[in-house]
Amino acid sequence: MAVNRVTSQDVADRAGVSRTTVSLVLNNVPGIQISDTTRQRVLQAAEELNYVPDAAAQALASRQSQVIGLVLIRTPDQIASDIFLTQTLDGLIKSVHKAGMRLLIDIIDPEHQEETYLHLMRAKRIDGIILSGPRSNDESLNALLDVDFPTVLLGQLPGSQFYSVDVDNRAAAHNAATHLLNLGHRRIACITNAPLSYTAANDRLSGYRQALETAGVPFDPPLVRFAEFDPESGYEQMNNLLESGSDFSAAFVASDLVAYGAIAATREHGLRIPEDMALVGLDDLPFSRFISPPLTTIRLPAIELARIATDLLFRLLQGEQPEQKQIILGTELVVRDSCGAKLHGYAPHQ
Amino acid sequence: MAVNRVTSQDVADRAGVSRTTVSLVLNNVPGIQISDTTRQRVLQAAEELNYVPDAAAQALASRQSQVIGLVLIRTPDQIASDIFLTQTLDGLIKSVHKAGMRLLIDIIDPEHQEETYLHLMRAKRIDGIILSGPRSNDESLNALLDVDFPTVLLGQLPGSQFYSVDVDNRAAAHNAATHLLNLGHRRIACITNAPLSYTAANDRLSGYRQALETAGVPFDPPLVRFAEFDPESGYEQMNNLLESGSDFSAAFVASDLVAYGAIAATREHGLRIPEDMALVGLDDLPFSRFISPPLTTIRLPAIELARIATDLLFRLLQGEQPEQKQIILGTELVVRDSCGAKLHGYAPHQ
DNA sequence: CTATATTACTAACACGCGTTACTAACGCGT
DNA sequence: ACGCGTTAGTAACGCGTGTTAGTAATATAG
Repeated sequence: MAVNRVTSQDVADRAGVSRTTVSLVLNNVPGIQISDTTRQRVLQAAEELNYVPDAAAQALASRQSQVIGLVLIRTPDQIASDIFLTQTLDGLIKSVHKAGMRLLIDIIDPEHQEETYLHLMRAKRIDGIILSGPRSNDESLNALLDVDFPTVLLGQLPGSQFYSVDVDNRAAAHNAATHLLNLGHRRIACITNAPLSYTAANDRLSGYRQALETAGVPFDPPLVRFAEFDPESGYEQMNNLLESGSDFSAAFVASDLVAYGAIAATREHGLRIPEDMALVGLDDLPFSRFISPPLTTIRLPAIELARIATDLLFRLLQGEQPEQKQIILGTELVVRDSCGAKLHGYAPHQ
Repeated sequence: MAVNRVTSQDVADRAGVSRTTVSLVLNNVPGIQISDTTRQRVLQAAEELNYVPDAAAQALASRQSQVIGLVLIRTPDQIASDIFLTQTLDGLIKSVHKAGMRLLIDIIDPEHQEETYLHLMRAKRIDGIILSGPRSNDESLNALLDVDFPTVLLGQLPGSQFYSVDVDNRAAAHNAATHLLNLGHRRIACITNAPLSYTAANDRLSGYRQALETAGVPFDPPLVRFAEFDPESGYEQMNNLLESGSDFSAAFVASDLVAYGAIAATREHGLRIPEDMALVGLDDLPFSRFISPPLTTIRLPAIELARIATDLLFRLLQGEQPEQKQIILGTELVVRDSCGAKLHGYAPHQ
């Protein structure tokens, strides 16, 4: 029973109607009158034949692919340990399913072929796009704006006309650093989550600086190091920091993943966490509460972020034009053991 | 310059040839003679107009969507912390890109709507499918076999006719348990990675049993607990185990992620790792070497797995019929600190 | 110089569906 | 009987491409 091409014509034949009628019934075209009996006959015929419309033909005729694209702009190394991605995917797929659409995923290396997503658009393979990790120096982005292609950024592009959804990175970092300041620390190092060309990294660093400033603590550039997404880089940068001879009693690490590496490095230097070195991360990855010591961090609403982005995109697809272009979600401090707050009897929660 | 539908007709007009010629040139149809000058003319026209073929029209005409589907059969809870997924994705997308194709991703809940992937197939939205986490009680799978749809399983389905790529779970677990046995442990608990309805979980448990048997150590059912993919469940099961009063000095945890939770629970019971409790995981996730203590585990070639699966699928798509239907990849013990080997001066490596 | 093969292309159909414009039948009031 | 609105349905075109069968021009063979 292999090659069993069931077309709408087959359904029409079986129901004794025209192909047009089949299309009208199955698509539930509004404002069209079809008698209930034939309607039922068509539905039953389709059911019996196990009819599934050809996606390509539908797309060609209707000019809608019913697919949205998730484009991740990452270097290959980042992707393998990007748990944030799985959370995004989780939220995304649920929303996409709810809308009866599909998700095409693509990962592109920022160094090469920056325009693959333009291809997806031009080939009309996707109806809309969710772009994660947009870079400000990516000129292909303008092409999206030019043709008014439904686009939602996951992340920010300051000053651009794109719709975007992001967390308040600055506030999150500010929160983390302030927490350490409140615990009495004055020499607080900072390890970024990524190079500063990433706006998120930049914002987090600036939130950290701002917190110091507010507290009247001088910003000391040698206490800042730049990691690159993964634990390895965190491990290196913390080693680097500890061996630099700088004096500091705490560190804000702008990514949980990077913090894992930093913790390992700190341990290897014979320092106890939090007694000798207080640490605060940022992300609240699913395992951050299980590592040792449980990591104090800032929780990002990852899944919600994806949900909101998708829902926003769907509104764009339906022709709406939401006036709020940039949506910024709040974050939340999660106090665990790595910051030492519990030792001081401060915020003895969770 | 918004709606700029560039069709092959436009290219043909500009190059002064027929649409057919354009198609022949652009698709590099073999065995067809086109003079070099017109060929260049067509290519240049296409370039100048920035022509990108309509994917839907191509798919309709050629009966190939140039898209392969990655279908993950998971419960929603699993997905958010599934780092293995990101590694899979990494390997997958690279291979897919190399073949000039795209990847459609879908996550389906094993409880509901098991047949969404059949929809993808019937709608001809995808040319082939990579199915991760196949369940033996999924009857929809037969439909794939019936129509001979290009399919590769990521995981195993014993006794089925599917092409599949998997790691040798039994051997991996055997290896892990044997390592603990060699270190002198005789009372070794086991926390599975998942319920036994998952063949991988079943295989791992049986590898563990087999290792005990080989060593002449009796299998003690009360020492076995069943986790469910995430650290939370590992935390619970280890607590459960420790509070059961059972006597054991080591545990094989059949998933690194689950092991993270188990470590936390062990710590909270005031036990030192590895001195009071030796632990070995399985997966070698990217951060397992950074947690504390660095986790001794079994490395699975995740990215390679995905690569091989994709390459196998491409061979199927090209009509080949590789005779080896089941590919099993080997694993490797990675000795770190959690097992205590280094304390004993055993395998003082890495 | 004619018959045939080769080269370089094109006309026309097919893919399966959405959709517009149109028709046939019917009811209803006058 | 006629006109008119409404209901129920259909014929036919278009979406943009791949591909087969065919043609005109040129080269080759006899």
